[in-house]
Amino acid sequence: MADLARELGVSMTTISRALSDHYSIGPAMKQKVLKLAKKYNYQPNRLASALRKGKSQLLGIVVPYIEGRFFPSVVHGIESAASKAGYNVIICQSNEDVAQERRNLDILLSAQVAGVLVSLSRTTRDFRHFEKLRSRGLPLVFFDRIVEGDNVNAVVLDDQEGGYVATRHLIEQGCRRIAHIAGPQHLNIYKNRRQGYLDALREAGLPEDESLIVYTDMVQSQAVDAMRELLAAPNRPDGVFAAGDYGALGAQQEVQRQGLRVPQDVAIAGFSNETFTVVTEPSLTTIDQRCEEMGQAAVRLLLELIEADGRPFAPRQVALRPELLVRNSSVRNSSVRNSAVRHPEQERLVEVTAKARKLA
Amino acid sequence: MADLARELGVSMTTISRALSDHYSIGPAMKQKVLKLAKKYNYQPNRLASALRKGKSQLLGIVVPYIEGRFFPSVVHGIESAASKAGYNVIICQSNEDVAQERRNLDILLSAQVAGVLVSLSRTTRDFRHFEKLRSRGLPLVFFDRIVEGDNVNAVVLDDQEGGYVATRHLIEQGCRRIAHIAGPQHLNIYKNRRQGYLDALREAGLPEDESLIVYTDMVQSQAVDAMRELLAAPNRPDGVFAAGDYGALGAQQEVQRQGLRVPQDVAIAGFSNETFTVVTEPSLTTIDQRCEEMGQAAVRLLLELIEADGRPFAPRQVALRPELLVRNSSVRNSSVRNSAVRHPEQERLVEVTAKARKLA
DNA sequence: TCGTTTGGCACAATCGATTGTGTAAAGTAA
DNA sequence: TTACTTTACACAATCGATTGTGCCAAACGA
Repeated sequence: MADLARELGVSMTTISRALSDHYSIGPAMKQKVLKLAKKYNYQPNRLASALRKGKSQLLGIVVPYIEGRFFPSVVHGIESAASKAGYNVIICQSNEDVAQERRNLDILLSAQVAGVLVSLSRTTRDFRHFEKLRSRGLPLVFFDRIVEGDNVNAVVLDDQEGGYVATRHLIEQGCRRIAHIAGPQHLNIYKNRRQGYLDALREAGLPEDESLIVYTDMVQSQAVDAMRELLAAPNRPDGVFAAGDYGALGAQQEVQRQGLRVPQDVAIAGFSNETFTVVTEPSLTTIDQRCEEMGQAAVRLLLELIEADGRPFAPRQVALRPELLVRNSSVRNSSVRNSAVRHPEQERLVEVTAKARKLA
Repeated sequence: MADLARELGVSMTTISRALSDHYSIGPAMKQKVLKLAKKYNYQPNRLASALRKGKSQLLGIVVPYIEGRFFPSVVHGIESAASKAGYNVIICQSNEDVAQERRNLDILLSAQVAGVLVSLSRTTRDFRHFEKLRSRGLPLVFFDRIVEGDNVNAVVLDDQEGGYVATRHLIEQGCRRIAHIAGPQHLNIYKNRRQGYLDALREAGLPEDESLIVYTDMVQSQAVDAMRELLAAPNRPDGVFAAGDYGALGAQQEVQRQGLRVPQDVAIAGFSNETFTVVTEPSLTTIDQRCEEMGQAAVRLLLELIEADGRPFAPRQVALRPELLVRNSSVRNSSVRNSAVRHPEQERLVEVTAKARKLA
């Protein structure tokens, strides 16, 4: 900047204001400055700018890890949305460790980020370290693994809706005895998916039969066992909603091993849209978790908070509507089949209602 | 810092030097400062520090995208290694677009990162934008998708070795007619995997038969077609090395559809260790790409460059040794089977030789 | 022509930490 | 006691950009 100022015989003030389009600089001077800046390929020093202004163009992300299908996709969504808004992201992994999570927050604080996006580590039971952010007025948004309560800003998937939609789909395909391969019920996501399943049964007037629900850790092998158990029962199910794709996969493999056909004898739906669900034979019907949209929604919320700049802001919880991906493992009447077409109305966010708040 | 200085009745100089363990500060004073800093929960402002010192504790990453199996894992490795060394990472996606890649570099420059890790976008043919980094003395390391030449620092997987190891494994399992489902040969990775395949054949004294090589875009459907073609030939193969797991998957499905057994009739090996390779029936033998190690190796190299601090540094290319994961799709004699046990010697980096340099 | 407005720009302080240089006090040797 | 070294700390400049305030001159109205 000093060079530019010297060359044009003006002060650095003028340069700075010309570049930031300040009203007190004449258009002629602005042109000259801009041209010279381009010529010299001037790169503003963001550090200096952020130091002086007290706000950087950086957002902090704290995730348990960057692996698997879910978090990378969310991060992808976050980075895209942030970058569009002129922000960059600095990523931290907590490795499912509260202590590391705390350290990450400190680091982000000292990096003077403009806001923080957090998905909680599995071991986080105490949330005091987030108060530090709050006390410094640093905007904070949780996603997926969130702090419960309605005084936080958060974005989650509406798992209950997901369980409901998947189950209703099976019902529409003619299933009347629908089993549920459930996950650990101390985890909200699995509890909610199960509730959605029950909702759909009730709505259709089908009986809620606990013998049709098998609880697993949602790994393939346990699902195989669960399915074997279900098929051994006198009145075997004609449909299965698994609360996770690994569950659905195990179920499908066992069904086929016993010589039954999917979906004709047993229709199957999973949850999560794991990569492998498109390569199985038949491909698995599943629920997409809108990972990217979750990231984008979280960034939108965070940017609102940043723009509010400390002014009172009513905390908001957003629940994303999951998307049913109908594939071959569940389609009996070959009528409707949307492979991956997204309905426009599913793109919008669902503002939290009493039901969605329960999720949080 | 000013608060601490006031409370202790010393200058900020003393505070700063006490915190950074400067020799000219007495141990007594250091203790006092440290204690007070802890008490007030003092967080240094990294921006100010970086501004003054001219170097931040940030590393920049530019990847085509953060999705799929590969890049997230590499990023995972990068973040872990960087964080251990006291650095944080700021992530940018080029979306396979050179213009975006250029913009990302500019942003990282203006963020005053200490170094940059890059995996090229697919559309990058012109590498002048990297010269800008060089001219500013900013350390730069490429990984996976790298700039060719021996005047760059880069970390890659030894794809040729991977092709060789996979093929040799099939030979050891008794295969004598081994087909190759190849990928687009204008991409180095596929070219090298094919070369490794040929190397293994030659070493074993098996004929190189072009009719056993089918070129595809490495998608499942084309692999199915390729396999059908191979099986229709008068002298069908008894083993298949696919240059990608989607190819292996398609091949396996077609083999099974024709009533043949995997691995007894046709043994199969893939490449990439995609998530689904463990859930297929049988599970797929494949080559792991050492994603995490690649990230770690890249960071190590970058840190060396940073520490060299402008002093002459001989550019180095590192080739990681791929790891063969033997699974059920290829094991005929049930003798050896290492599911995922890593041999210690595979952990080390292989410094580039003439062969590996060809890769780059 | 005089007074007033306003457009266009410079001065200088500031953000928070770092560092070369200066200096007083304490310690050491002769 | 004198001369010299070492220890321990303060002063003040600095990194690069931003911004409140102040000033000059041209333009304007009467």
